[in-house]
Amino acid sequence: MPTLDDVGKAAGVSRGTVSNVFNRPELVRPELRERVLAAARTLGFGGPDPKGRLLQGGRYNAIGFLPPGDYSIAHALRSPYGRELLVGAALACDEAGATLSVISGDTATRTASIREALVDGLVLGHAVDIGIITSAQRRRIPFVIVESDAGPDINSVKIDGKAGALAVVRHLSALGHRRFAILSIRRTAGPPIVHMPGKDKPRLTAGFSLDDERLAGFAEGLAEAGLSIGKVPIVETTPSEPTAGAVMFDRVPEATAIMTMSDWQAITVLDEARRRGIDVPGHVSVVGFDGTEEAARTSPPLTTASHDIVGKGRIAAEMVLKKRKPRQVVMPVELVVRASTGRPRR
Amino acid sequence: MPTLDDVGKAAGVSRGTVSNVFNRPELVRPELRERVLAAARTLGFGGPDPKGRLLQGGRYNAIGFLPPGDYSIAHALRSPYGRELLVGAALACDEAGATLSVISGDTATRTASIREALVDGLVLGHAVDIGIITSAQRRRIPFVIVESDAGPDINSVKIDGKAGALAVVRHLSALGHRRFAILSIRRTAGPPIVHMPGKDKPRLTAGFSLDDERLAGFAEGLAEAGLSIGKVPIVETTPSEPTAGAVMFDRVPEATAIMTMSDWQAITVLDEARRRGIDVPGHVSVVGFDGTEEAARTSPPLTTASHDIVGKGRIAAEMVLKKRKPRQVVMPVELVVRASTGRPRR
DNA sequence: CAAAAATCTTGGAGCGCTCCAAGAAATCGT
DNA sequence: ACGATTTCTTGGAGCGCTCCAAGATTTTTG
Repeated sequence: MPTLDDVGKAAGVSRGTVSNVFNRPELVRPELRERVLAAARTLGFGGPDPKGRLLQGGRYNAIGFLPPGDYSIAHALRSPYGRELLVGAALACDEAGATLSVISGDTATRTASIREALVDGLVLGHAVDIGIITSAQRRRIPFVIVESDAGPDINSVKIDGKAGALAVVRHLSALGHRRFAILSIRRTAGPPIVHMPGKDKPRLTAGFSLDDERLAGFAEGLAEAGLSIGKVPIVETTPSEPTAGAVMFDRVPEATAIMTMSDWQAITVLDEARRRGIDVPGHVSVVGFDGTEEAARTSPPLTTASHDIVGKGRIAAEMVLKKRKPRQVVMPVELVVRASTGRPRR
Repeated sequence: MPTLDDVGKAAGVSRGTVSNVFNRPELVRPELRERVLAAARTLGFGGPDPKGRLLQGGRYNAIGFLPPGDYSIAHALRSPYGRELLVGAALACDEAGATLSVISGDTATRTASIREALVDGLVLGHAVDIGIITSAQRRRIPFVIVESDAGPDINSVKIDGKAGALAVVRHLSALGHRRFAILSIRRTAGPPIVHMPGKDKPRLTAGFSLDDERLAGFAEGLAEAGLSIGKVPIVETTPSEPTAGAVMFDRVPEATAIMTMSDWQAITVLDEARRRGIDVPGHVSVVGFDGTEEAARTSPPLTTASHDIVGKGRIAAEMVLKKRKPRQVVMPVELVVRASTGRPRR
């Protein structure tokens, strides 16, 4: 590969001038510029190698994005939520003229990538692993965590999950529901886990404020209605588990209202209901979470706790792009009532 | 930011030893290693700066991905096709332990990014602009074009679009259809363009082999049925144009079969049909292209010319990741017949 | 026409790291 | 105990580039 020096030699000028030709052409006399360009063309020099510029102290002009979830990049990209979050981050990058690097792979790979990725900052789609956060801190580049408040020293953007969940329960209990079921998120790969009240103590996945917070919101809402979350069956599945609906209907047939942690899960439930000829909301009401496009297009259209996912992704990316002092942003959640919820069957 | 030298000084060893501690720890006596690590911790040194390593001659260990289409990154990510292509590329990167950089923005930005992005190779999601290809060539890194054969010297992966389109027409004409309409792709932003036969000569978007090829396939199939593509109305819309269906039904009400260039377009048509109470396939048959997940979930499920999009993305990424001599890969298309096509109304 | 001003061009000094040959230290063999 | 080995550590060379002060050249001015 020819270098600036080679081109300079060929054109009879110095390295510095060649650099100027490519980076500040207005500084170089047109005639000379042409000569240099011609030499570059002959040598097959396609412009200054970014490597060199970089070392000189430049920025990478890129940020890394770790998709939410720990399963596989395919999951993250196909999930409506993951996709919109990425869209938001990508839009922010576009506006800033930066590149977005998708960092995926297993935890080990991600950790290594965090150490070595050629990025100026990091958007952690979700605080999956404390090791990931530690690595990010060690790297000493700005980063932001989505959907986990990790304290005042760390950038974070999240929604008010508790308020959202609370609104869901209030809506359902105002409709008259008393028999609930919760479809929660299993953070590790594997089949659905069913927690029946009494039988085994619901192992509410700890350490992930996303789940915890929403569960807390559900609990509070249930308490308002004189119910205890301890009596509510909880099924934990990965966000894309296709059998989530089946497990739900098999194990908790008595529920009149199913509350979920994501639209994708709720859509799975709707699909299974259709397959079984179960009427929604006549027989059972279903509520999603996130307010994705997809939720508006199901039949019946999904009632969901909606928030601005794209905006969240964008804010996250912007926090990293223009580094300021750490902030914790909490975004509002709004219940969007559609046709998947109604009065309970009698 | 502390450097290897700083740490070395603090630990009383040389730069080289500190480098070894981080990169080949087995070469350094455990005791010394500990001392160095301790010094690094005190100084807040988080590991060797990738910048330096890079210049030394290393690889970026990343490839760039330019999403298909020229509209916006949001479009590309939300379209089922673009998403699956990205999934394929991302999976290949995961397996190779590489990072995937999404290069988006307008043509100018993309061109600049191609020149400067910190990547070892490039996947061009679609040959939108000849300038993009030129820039990629100038950069002298391996690249591959998706859905455009740019000759024997350039890597490409595409489907056999002509065969796919041909299969679509044959299927429809075997069902008895004689009155067709085509929903083609408008490559620039803007409202749908309607080409009525006779009125204005169909401006078949030239220069984009994707469209051309499929149109050629349609033409051949129509000719087999004794029809001329010159007599078939063609509507060109951007892939995500929401009014595509409406324009189609308004302007070409007589068509009994609508052939499209993507599932996304076909789904739009299906949506509009439902809105208008038009029966599919009773009143009009609709065929998609690509065979995405979404096509299987519509009602009625979509007949579509299907191919392995994820596989295509993966192959593309692999071609760039492990550079060999240029290849041109053509992947098969298979017609998947579902319920959106039937005999024409009488 | 010479001096002052404006415009161009030059090349040294790094940027932080890895590679590697050579030197230092520790271990081994007899 | 001393030379031969083996194991560690060192620091120079250089990766390709940008920055910038200084020097060279051209243009303008009095």
